[in-house]
Amino acid sequence: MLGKRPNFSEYEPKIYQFWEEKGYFKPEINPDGKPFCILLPPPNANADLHVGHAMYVVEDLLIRWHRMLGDNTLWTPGTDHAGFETQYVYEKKLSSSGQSRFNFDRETLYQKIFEFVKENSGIIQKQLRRLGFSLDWSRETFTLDPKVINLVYKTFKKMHQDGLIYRDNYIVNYCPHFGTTFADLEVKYLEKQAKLWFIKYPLKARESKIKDKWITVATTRPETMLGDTAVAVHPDDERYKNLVGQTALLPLTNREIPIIADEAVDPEFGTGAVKVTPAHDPTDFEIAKRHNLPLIQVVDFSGKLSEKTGSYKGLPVLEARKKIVRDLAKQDLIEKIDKNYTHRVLVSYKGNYPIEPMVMPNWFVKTNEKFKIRSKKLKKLSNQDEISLGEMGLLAVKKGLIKIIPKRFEKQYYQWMENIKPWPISRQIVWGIRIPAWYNVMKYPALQVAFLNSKNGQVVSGEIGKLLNTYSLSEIEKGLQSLIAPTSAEYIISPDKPGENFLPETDVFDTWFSSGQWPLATLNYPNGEDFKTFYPTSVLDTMWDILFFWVARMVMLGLYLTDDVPFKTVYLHSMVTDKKGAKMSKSKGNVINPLEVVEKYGADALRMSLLVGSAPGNPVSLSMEKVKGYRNFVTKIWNASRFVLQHKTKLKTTFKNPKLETADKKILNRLDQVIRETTAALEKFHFSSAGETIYDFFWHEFCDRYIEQTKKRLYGEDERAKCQALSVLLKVLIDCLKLLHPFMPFVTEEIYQKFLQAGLKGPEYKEALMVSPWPRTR
RNA sequence: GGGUUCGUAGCUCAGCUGGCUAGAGCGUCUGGUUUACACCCAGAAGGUCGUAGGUUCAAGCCCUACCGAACCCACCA
Repeated sequence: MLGKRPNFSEYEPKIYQFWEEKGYFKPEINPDGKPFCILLPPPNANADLHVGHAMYVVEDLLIRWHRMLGDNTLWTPGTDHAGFETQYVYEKKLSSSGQSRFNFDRETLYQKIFEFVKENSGIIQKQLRRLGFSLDWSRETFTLDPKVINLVYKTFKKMHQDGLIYRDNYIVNYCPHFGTTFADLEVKYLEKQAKLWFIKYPLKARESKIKDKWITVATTRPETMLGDTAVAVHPDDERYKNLVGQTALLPLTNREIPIIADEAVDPEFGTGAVKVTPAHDPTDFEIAKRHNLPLIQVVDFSGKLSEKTGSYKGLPVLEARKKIVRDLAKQDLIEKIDKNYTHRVLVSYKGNYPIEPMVMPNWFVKTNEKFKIRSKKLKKLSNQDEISLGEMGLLAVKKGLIKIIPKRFEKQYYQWMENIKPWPISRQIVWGIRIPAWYNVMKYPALQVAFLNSKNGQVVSGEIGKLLNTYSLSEIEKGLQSLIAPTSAEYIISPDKPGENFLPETDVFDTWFSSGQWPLATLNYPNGEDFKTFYPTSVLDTMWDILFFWVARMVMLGLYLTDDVPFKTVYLHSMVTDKKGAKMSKSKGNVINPLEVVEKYGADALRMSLLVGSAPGNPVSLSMEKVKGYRNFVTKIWNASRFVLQHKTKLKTTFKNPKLETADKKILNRLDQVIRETTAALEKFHFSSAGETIYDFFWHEFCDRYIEQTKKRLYGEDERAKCQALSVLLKVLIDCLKLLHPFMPFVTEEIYQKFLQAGLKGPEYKEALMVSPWPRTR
């Protein structure tokens, strides 16, 4: 017999265990059905789940529904190594014990982070189970599993053979504090009061027509001027038209630099003339590319002035700034200083450390250059013989192979794909999949390496050719921390060391390069049974913030490798916000921990709260009041079921084909309507309205009205009438439990099991609600 | 600067290709209820759908402008 209130904290874990032991999460449960597959976006393995992860309930909803429809259904779990994010979290742990990553060689550090991440993954698993997610745990994948690494290596090799991989010097967001580069996503701007210096660059007088003695540039970073290789003005700027093509003399060095015209210059700002420092400014880097200007690195990787700066060498950036300004002032080359200038300083998103733009060798994928198409399928898609990765991704959505919900995100997707730039895929960190390239140290004695000397624990760095006089190659290789090879250096691509005199590339792949192959890796491309059965997958569900970084990459890499899209529908679920619609963040203190909610109100209530009132691409606000409301609904379901069960057990005899009263007919008709409406809404991905429809019907029609209507008969003496009412009650109740099951799997299953125990029998009743067929209309 | 979204009851939001008297939850108010459930039931109040125009037989929904809010992308020497 059921108690007055559902004891969810007792039955929820118990029910989950029951399902798992029965093997219901595996596709083998309906092997003959048509395939339906979703891959859970792998959560970062470096932290517990937050309430946003609970939004993956839309996937469980779809999966459970399709399983009940009889589909061959697969939902795979996994975790992501999350490159820099994880290394950052781990380094914070290290620093709390007075250590840093420089205390370890790569291998040791990697192992330590690996252990940390494995521990966390276990917590994540428990959390996902607690939410009731019907994931096939036997297929769990981690993005650093050997099968993923192997695939990534193969893909890299294939892309290299197709000419899609290259190395180039590229201006990156380098953080001297962390000693690594950051992606544009990983840096942010901070507003700061700064000075704007107006510096006079003397002109080299050649033509008598030109009266000006100098050209004045405005800058916030005078210390980088030693790396200037031009002065630029806007091509339409009348003030400087006669100076374009002339030569200026760089103060302090008297180096000759050209005056050029470039669209990137804003004539409104400062003097309309800008110093061009290609090695330390992204815009200038682009200008330099367009005008073929040389690069001079004046700040080194430790944040000090380099050997190319003469007497300023070795000075930290801020000190160098002071000295240079002083020296300029002595020569009367400072026109004025704007002291109240507000500008935005680039800092790392973790820790707010200043970013120093630097030019470094990096690995790239050519996303915007065409290559030859081999597959007929792709030729048909594009109507051409050559295509770029970006175009492939664009066409897949434009031609309807992939549908994005909500549709407005398709426009954003197009914009991004149409403006796609080469994709830098290398990161200077340890935590990740190492780029499988090797350099011959005998051929390139100038390779820059840093390694941990195991004898004294000190880091030694320098050119490999010189270091080899003191240390053995194996010693260096063992303690290797970083290696920088010039872009001209030849390399061999191989997972294993190709010969005796080789040192490995130390950069690792951008996380998105490996997670971009997630559908292939999890399904065991190219020969796995899962791949053959489930690729392309049915739905990819994620939040909209990683549409470009992840979804677009999966589309491109999926098409490139398999000639087919990795999924047919992209559903962009809600961002979970607080009661007032504000983003949740630790600093605001409005973060909701999903497990706390589950403890207090049950997983079913949380699930329903996230599903109802949410629309794709829109935020969903979550409050305890809302969850409480759905906890009340769980109780309502419980008590309605308790009522039906009580009367069922009291019934002494049964009658075949009882006659129906008007109320019975009415509720059965409404049930049919509700089944149709709910199903139609689910087909259209309208989860909220599906949930509301069934909620409303169950509570206000079935409970408030129909159950009351049956009381006369149930408390009367006529056994036949009792039986009649009860058969309808049972029919409506069980169908409602089925309709509700994808939303609230625990309470519905628990009740169903109680009915089975109380003697519910018949060929239509399966051993679990979870594997019962979806209700059909009469 | 380019783009997107939102503005509907006191609060949080639904309202899908325009079509019955604009809905829900929470909150408020009135009343009820001993036998499924107070985590309940019956009922009520509360809306010129941001503003102003336009299209239409018909507009919360489509178009234009404006006001207010949020977000994304780019740039800020």
